[in-house]
Amino acid sequence: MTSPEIRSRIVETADGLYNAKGIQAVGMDELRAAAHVSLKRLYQEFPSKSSIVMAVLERRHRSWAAGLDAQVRAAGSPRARLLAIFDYLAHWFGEDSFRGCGFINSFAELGAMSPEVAEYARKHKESFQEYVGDLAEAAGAPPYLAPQLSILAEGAQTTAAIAGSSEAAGQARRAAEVLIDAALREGIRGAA
Amino acid sequence: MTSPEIRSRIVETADGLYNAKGIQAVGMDELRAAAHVSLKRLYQEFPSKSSIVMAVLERRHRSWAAGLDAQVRAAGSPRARLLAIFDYLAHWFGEDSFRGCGFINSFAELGAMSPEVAEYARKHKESFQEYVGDLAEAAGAPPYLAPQLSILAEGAQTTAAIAGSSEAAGQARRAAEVLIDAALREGIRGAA
DNA sequence: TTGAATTGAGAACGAACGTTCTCTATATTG
DNA sequence: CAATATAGAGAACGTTCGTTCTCAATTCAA
Repeated sequence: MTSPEIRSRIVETADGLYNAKGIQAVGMDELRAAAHVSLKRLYQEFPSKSSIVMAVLERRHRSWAAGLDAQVRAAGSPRARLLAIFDYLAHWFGEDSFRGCGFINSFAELGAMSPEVAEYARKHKESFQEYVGDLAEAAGAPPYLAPQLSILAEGAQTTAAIAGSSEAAGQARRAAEVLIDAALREGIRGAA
Repeated sequence: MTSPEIRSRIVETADGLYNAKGIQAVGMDELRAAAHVSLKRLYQEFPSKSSIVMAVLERRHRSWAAGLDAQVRAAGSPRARLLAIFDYLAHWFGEDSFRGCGFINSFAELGAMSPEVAEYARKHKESFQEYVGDLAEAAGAPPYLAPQLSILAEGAQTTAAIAGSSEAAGQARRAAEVLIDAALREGIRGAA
């Protein structure tokens, strides 16, 4: 078993445990057992728990962005691409393991004491907002639309997590339709 | 110093510390020192840390709901009342101590392992949604408007917390205007 | 095959936590 | 005033955590 394989098994296992129970609730020994590695090997691959946390955040970011992008690319029109964001959320909220956005959660848990966690959460959200911004621009919408849709998506995530239901995705999607159509009317008027 | 005074000083101090550093990052001894009580007195007033956490959540709920209601009542029209929600958020986000919604944060930190924390967060959000629902109904809007505005408000909270900026309140407010006006047009058409 | 390096299993360490206990000093009450 | 209850200060306890260490087993090189 090569080092990269071990590393990714550790990070994948940590991701699942941290998501299910919270980061602080999962000790190194529990992670060691679940990932089927020795403690020695664990510390050989990662110098500390916080470095595992950062690796988990990076994994989450890549996986989330890739999943979103796949759903968006499958949509036809620029307007449908914007709405595909909320279809992705609906799919995500329906998973049994869904327990809210991992970045919001890690920010809430560690952000106050760990500048690197806070910073990474900020960058993740910023990257999402830029992504939405690109989609909105491609749809010909004015710049104010992107933050509005981003806020809707954020709100759907926390609402679904706390309520334990996925209906927020559909509600946010219908709100997004209204906002998009209003913004496109404005955008077209402004461009004319 | 009577017991209720001591209790509320403990809860108030705990609220501040938990908000600033996270619940798990604040030990009982730190709380004892900050609240200027003896450890004996602390455990005389509260049987455990988790009972203090629940008392803090209750305090947060009351204070948040009262602050929101005051802002809403100051608004004139039903439409302005709905928008006052976002003015309240703007004011809140601007406070130095703002570090996100305490219920989202405690849910993220403890919700997975503590059913009572998860349940209390759920009830707090539910009560907010009902409050928005009452305002929306008074404005003559169809029932789908309330969840849309609630989701916007939730999203503004996490966005402002993670980005460390209060601009999400204004962005959410402008989105709310669009949603409210669209819903009122629909509502009037439906009622006619 | 023999010697050196690496591994796994888990004991051990030091710190921190929530909680309880001890002891002394101060109030309270008859 | 004397006897008793109560308070504060903080030591102590048992656990858990992140991290390191020990040591026997195994792998690999020559």
